[in-house]
This record gives sequence, C-alpha cells and structure tokens, in this order.
Amino acid sequence: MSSQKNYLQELNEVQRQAVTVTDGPVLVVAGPGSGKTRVLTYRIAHLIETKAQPWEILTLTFTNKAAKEMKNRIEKVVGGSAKKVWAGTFHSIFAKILRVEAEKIGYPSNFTIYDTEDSKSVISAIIKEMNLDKQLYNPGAMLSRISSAKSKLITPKLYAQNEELIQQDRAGKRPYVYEIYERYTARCKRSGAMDFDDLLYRMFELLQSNPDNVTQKYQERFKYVLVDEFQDTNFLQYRIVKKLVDYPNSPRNICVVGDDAQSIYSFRGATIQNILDFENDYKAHGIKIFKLEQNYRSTEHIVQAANELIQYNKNQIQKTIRSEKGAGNRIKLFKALTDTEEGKRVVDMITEQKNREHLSNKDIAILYRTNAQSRVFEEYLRRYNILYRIVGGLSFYQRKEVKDLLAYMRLAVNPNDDEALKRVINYPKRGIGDSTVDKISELASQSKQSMWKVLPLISPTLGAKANKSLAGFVHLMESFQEKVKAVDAYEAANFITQQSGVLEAVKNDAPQESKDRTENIIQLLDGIKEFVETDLEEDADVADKSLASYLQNIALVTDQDQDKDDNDRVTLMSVHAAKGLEFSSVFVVGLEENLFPSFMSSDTMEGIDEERRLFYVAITRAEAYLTLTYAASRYSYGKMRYNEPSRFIEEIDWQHLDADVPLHQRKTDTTSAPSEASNRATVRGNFTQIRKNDLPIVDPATFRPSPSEQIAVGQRILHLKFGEGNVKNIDGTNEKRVATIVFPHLDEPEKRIMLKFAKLQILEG
DNA sequence: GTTGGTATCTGTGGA
DNA sequence: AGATACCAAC
Repeated sequence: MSSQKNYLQELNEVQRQAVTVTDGPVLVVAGPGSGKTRVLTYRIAHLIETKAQPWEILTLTFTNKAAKEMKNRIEKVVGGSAKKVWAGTFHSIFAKILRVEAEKIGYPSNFTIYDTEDSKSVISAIIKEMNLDKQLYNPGAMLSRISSAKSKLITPKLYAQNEELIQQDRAGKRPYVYEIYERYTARCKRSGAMDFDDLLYRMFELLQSNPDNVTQKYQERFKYVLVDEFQDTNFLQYRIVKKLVDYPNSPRNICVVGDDAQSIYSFRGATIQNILDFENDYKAHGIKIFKLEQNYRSTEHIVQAANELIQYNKNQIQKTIRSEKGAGNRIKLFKALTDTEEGKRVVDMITEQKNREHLSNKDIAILYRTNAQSRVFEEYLRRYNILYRIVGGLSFYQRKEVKDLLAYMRLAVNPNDDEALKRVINYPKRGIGDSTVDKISELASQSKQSMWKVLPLISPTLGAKANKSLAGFVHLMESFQEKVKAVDAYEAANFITQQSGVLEAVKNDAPQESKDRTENIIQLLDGIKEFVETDLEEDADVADKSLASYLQNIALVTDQDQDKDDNDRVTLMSVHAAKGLEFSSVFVVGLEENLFPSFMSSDTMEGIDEERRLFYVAITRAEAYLTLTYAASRYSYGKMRYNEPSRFIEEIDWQHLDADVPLHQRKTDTTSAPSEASNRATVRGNFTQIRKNDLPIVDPATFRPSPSEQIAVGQRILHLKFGEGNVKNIDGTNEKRVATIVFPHLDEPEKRIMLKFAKLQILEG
C-alpha cells in the first residue's frame, strides 16, 4: 500500500520527528492546540505499520474518552487492528491487569472498586470503632492523608515509622492517623475491595514483589509505552511506568507527552517534577526532546494573551506558542452586576453569535471554575430554548437509587463487599436495624472477616425477629448470587431489580421524585442491556457478558466518558473537564477573586500559579471567539457575596481586550457593590478560613494574627495551615508583598505567601 | 426498629 | 441553601 505513509505529509517538521523517532526515551512538550493528539495517534499508527504489533503498545491517557478517540483515529490509518492497542486511563488499564493477577497479591479476581463515598464510609466506621472524635478525625481529611501517603509509596508501617508524618499528626492532635490507615487497608482487603489509589498502588506492589515473574511478563508484553498528559501524573504513576520500561537491557521505548503550563491536578498529587525527573532519568539513555510550539487552534489575540499570562508563573519550561491564523477577534470582557445578569448576558451573547457569526450550539462552550455555577446559565438557556448539555457534576452512577441497585449487584458478585452489604442489608426496610448491623460489624472486626462471612455466626446474639429477618436477607442474596453465575448481566440485573424491592421502595417517594428515580433505574437497566448486546471490542474480557464484567466496566466510567448524543448543544462544564477540548467560541465566566482563583488556593503562590495554569487552559480552548465575564456580586450559600475582579484579567494586556468598562477601572471599580466596609470584611473573613482537610492545624482559638505590614525577614511566625516557619525573604511592595517562608516540617518546606491574604502570627524576631 | 425533626456540615477540581 | 448525619420519641 503506497498510501500508507501519507499521514506523515500532514505533519510539520517537529511533529514528524516526534512521530518517527520511535526507539528510546522521548519527551514531547506540547503547547495547547499544537496537534498533540495527532502526534500521539500517528506515532502509534506508525509503530504498528513499521515495528510493533498493536497489543505490544501501551498508551496511558487521562480519560477513557481520550483513549477511545485515539483508537478511532488510529483505526482510520491502520484499520481494525487498532482495537487491540492497550489504551486507557492508568486506573482502567491497571484494573484490567489486576483482574488477571490479583490473586498473586492476595486479592480475589472479582475485587470491588470502592469509590470515594465507600472509602469515607469505611473510615467513618473505623473512627467510630476506635472511639475517636470525628470532628478532629474528619473522614475526608483522613482519606486525603491516606491517599497522599499511598501515592508516595508510604505503607501503614512506613507511615508509623515516619518521623515527619507522625510529628505533623501530633501537632494536629491526631496521633492515630497511622492506625486508621492501617485498619483501613486491612478492611479493604478483607472486603476484597480496592479504592482508586489501590488500583495504582497494588499494581506497583505487584510489579515490585514480582510473584511468578509477572513483572517480566508485562515488561515483555509492552514493547512501546506512551503516556499522555504526563504533567498530571503523580509520583506513584511514574514509578509504575518506570517499572514497566526501565530495567537492565531494556530498549526504554517510552514516550511521554505533556505541557507543564497545563498542569492542573496537583491537588490529586500530580507533580510537574515528573517531567524534570523524566529528563534526568533518561539523560544517560539518549533522551530526545521535542517541543511543539506551533498552535493550530486559536487566533493571535488569544494565543498572545495566553503567552503573556503564563509568564506570570515562576517555574516553567520556556516556550513560545505561535499562531499563524491572523490577529482574529479581540477578547471580550464583560462585567455584570450580579450572577443572574451574568447568566442572562452570556446567553444573549450566545444568541447574538449564533445569528451574526452563524455558529451552531456545538461550537460554543461555557466554562466555569466550580460546577455549582452552572445553574444560572442552565436557566437562561432553557428560557431561550437553546439546547445544552452539562458535563460532570453529579454523575449518574452517584445517584441514590442507582447506587442502591449497584450495591445489590456488587454484593451478588462479591459477597465480602462490606460497604455494599451495609448499604442494602436494610434497604428496603426489612427489620434489620442499626444495632443488629453494629453487632455484625463488630464480630467481623474481631474475627477479621467480612460481614457476610460472619452472618451465620451471629444468630445466638440476636432475638428471634432479627434472626428471621436476617435469614430472609441471606436467602435473597443467595438467590442473587446463583442468578449472577447462571445468566448474563441484563437478566441478572433485571432479576435483582424486581426481587430486591428497590423498585417498590422508589414508588413510595414523592410523585415527581418517584418518577425521576424510576426513570433512572430504567436507564440503568437499558445501559446494562446495551452492554450485553454490543460488541465494541474483541477483547476477551469485554466478550464476557456477566454482571461481574459489567460492574468492572462501569466502576471507572465518569460522565465525561459518556457518549454525547448527536444533538447540537451548547456545552457547559468546569475548566478541568475542558482540558483537551476546543470550541470555536468560549465563555469563561465567574472571573472573580475567591472564585477564579479559588479562595482555597489564594493563600500561596503555588496555589495561585496552579489557578493561573487553569485559566491558561480555559482561554486556550477557544479557536476564534473568547469572552471573559465576571459579576460584582454573587449569591451563594444563602448569602450575597462581593468579590473583586480576578487578578488574571489584569494580567492580560489591554491590547488584546475589548472591554465594556474602561480598563483602568477594572480592579478599583467597586461602585456597584454596597460599600459598607463591614460587609466586605465579614465576607473576607469567611474566605480566609482554613481548610479542614489541611494538616497540621493550629488551634484557631489561640491564634492571634499579626498585621501583615509587620511581617519582616528573620521572624519566626505561625501560619494557620502550615504551622511554624521562618521568614526567609520578602519581595514586592504594598499589596503585592510576597514572603518566602520556610516550614521545616513540610514536604516542600518553602512556601511563597502573599502577605495581603495570609494570616501570620509573629512569634519572635 | 422506625419515624420525624433538628443539628451539622459542606463549600475546587476528578479517577 | 441543600444534603446528610444524628438523635429523641414512638
């Protein structure tokens, strides 16, 4: 076939090299709109045509959707064999491998995947069991502490031995975190369950402990490894990748693609340190670095604004993105008085763009910082009869009735799944109350077995009534277990839906609610039917149409991955969800201090830098039209709040802007907000609250912040969130004074703190 | 064990 | 504001 390599003609010189240099380590730094996906897909296609079998290629992506899209595009070049490429998220690929290998590390192959809610519930139970104060030991905080330990490869044992961590916990008056971690791990194992971090952590454990030479098996299988969105991987993920490709005499055929300027997941442990480490780790093995700086997406005003904006960040790989699409339109800036007005005006502008520029709904996106902001826009879009779709937010699988049914299915597949059991043992009500459940749970803890396993042993401690109810439940579940083994997912799910009584229970809700919930249940069953009937891939484990197989497939599916319908709709989503996408016209809304940048990040320079990268991602989604909006006042949590325009607006050079208010007024204009200083002060006060999830914590009752003007170099200070530190340096003046403070006990001891926002108490000096 | 009312928390992003 | 967790009374 002579047409085979036509795809190489579609690439520029750097892109072509990034595609054709297939052997040895490669780092591709890819700016926004620089054809990154094209490079990745053509690289894989090129590999298949020149040197590798599809199943020898492993591609790790950020979303399942990205993987699917990539496969489709590879298929267009090389045909159906593209389906055999291993492409998926870290979580889904490792889940797939662990299904096969789990027994080697003491897990059942039908292990359950716990979502965040399940994990928190396990932790709550442990806190209760240990008689600890759950204000102090906030389950969410514990989970994030455990999660961050896991992603640094710190086991419960290592945690207990780690001076620094123990010190932090003691400072926060939480000396038992390590024990919660230990019990949590044991409890998950007992239930045959893995949480999201375990899918990575256990994969690493498998490769590390190497039972039956399993590591070699995967090292040999994956001859070429590619990682997309490398800037958003964490330490643990990088270590797994290293295990797979970096061993003696390995060809080290590893290609990572990323953009440090688009790193927006540090809250989940992602670190751009991985990019720097990658460079170092493979320097001796002839690493090739390619920078894609040509932007094919956006016009010049947009690209220039993005370039200028990102210069405000301290650390970055220097690059300049170029556009050849001409100047294009200026960036529109619109100020609204209220969030409602913002919603109305954005929808007005959408209508105008549709008429004047002949855009379709699908060309347009509204991007916001938090999902909660979507409501006003929905309201006006509905009022104006404009079709829209919301990406993200509460996922379908998180709705109560869906979770209830899924819990029954999970329990039928894996009876040791304690979280599922607790969810359904008395739903619908069947006379098994809290005290009975507590007894079961206690006995399970004592005998270190799952709750299901101790059910036969519990009867002597119960009354006749409870025993009867319990026997009924056991009988019901046994019938489900048999059904699951005998028939396909759809038949089993149907049986469970009917017999469990969930459908009946839902009918007793309020009329509208009942209708919605019934519809959701029907939708769930339809989804299962579709799963059974369609053969998307030739993979063996997808040909498996059992309920167990279905549950495995949906556990890692998010709304982002749902196939959109073909209707022409305006897209509403968070900026995070927009990563990797592009639209002809983009509205970035809610550009206010405390919202974007989020108040959660406003107290450190690192936090602000990440918000800025997020804003960078937001504006570079736009091809031709970019509109920025903000509101002087916004209603949230029952209160009117007044915020200043986002600092990011000022960071865009006026020459790229087309503003409805005189530019010099942008920051100082407060005329529209009620000017009572007291009102502002209270709001400010709320926003500078410390987060509960952050450890260690200084007792707020005894904390006496000093006026920020008094902070000076050499002082020993106390920070609400970070504890004790020393002021090493101060730069900037007045409003923009930034202190570099060293907190010796932290992982990253040096923090750059904006004095305007931070609350610091001078201890001495 | 169940019911109904009240207190409490939540409150950035997502696999 | 809204959802959930918790508790006291039946």
